[in-house]
Amino acid sequence: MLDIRFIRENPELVQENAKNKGYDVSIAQLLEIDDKKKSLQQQADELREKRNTISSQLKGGKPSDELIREAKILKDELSTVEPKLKELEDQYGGLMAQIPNMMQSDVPLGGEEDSVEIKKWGEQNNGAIDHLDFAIARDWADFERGAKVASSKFYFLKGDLALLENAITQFALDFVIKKGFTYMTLPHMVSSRIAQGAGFSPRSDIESNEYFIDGEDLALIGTAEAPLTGYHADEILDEEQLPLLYAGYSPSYRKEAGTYGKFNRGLFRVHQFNKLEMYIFSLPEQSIEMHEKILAIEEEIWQAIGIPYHVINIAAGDLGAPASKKYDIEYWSPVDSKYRELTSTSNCTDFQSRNLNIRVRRSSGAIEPVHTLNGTAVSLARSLVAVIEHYQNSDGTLRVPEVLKQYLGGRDTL
RNA sequence: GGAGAGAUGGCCGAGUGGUUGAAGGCGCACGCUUGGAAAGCGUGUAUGCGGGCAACUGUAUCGCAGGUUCGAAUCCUGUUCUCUCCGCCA
Repeated sequence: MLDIRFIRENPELVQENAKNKGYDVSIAQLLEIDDKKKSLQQQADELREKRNTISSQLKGGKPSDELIREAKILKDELSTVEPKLKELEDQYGGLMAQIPNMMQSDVPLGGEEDSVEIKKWGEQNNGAIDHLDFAIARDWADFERGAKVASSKFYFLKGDLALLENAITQFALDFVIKKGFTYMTLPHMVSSRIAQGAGFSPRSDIESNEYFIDGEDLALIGTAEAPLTGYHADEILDEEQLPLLYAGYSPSYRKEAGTYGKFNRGLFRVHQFNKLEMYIFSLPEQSIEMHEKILAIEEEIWQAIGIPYHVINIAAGDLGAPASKKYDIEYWSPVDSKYRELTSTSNCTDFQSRNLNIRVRRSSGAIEPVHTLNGTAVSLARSLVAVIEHYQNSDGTLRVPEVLKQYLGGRDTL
């Protein structure tokens, strides 16, 4: 959530920002509730003050019927004010939760098609066999049996393709560890508080992309970002500790309702895929630099593997609530002759940390929310699509990217 | 899953109805001391919200939610989590 003081001081900015992100919220309504809440709070505080005064008079001395009578009247008055206050606080909280994070000034306005290419690497070659056809021909992927044991968009990877997945994972893991990230495994489910604090939609949202556990306050994670955000919830970190660099590896579970069709075939969009995620808790003044750092690492990984890509600065309408700015790396698909999403990195500034109460104690003694950032190191199913499209031979074999050979026992062809 | 114990400030840890926002310790900050440091001594040191230029001030907060009471960290109920023992088990 945003800082209410910031909203009070900049209502037009916040309204404009929400509109540009495509969120239908009324800041005027929020401020109206906020005003009512404040004045009711004032009333309650005054009643409590009187009560506390009487109470301290009663404390030492003998019981006084007069004072107790007064106190009882105050108690009655409070019992009418407090429920109203509670109701306003709930409304206030509900509205606050709907207001998206502020964007950085260099985020392009508009929707998906308005994202701006800021960098390009490698050749835009054309012509290749579809990754699914290629994999099935080698008996490397089995979606039919995936559907049999689970449902559609679940799959088995077999043999060398499964080994290739491991190789890519291990390569990326070694890479980010060298960059100073601490590897961690993590819970594959999170409580609703953590999920929503990280910015994921609640169970009540039928559009939600998440799987919820029946009868439990738990959701399967759609990304390691969720548990990693929650890792330091309700903690006050020391300034010297920051930035904290974590790399979390986990499956990601996503409903992806209604996403079928040619461009979502095979491994490109599935209900479950493994992912190595970078996550940073930083000082506020570091976060822009950290965001560039994550992007640079993502680029280095894909350059090392040898997959052509471009980087786009995601437009406002596609940012989502928590992000202040987002870069996607899209690889060039020689099958579809277009760029397709491969990784994503967001600077969530203090949006998630306010939700989950993650703060830093500055050397000055001041306490303030930290900034949080996330970014994909490798997203496995999609990485396999990119590698198959770019390293296939016409005889149905697959060349192994140079940097992955050491993770495949030195083999250069699969 | 069953039984028991617990949850207090950045950390540890007192506190069973009334100046307790909370003893004491640690840590941290500043000062004194010192050639310098350590030790020692002194002072200070929670957060949210509101008011105030500020000094400061009102209120809330002792896992969470209710309840009893003029008044709750303290009593009652529910709940979550942690620990110990038992059961089950990769």
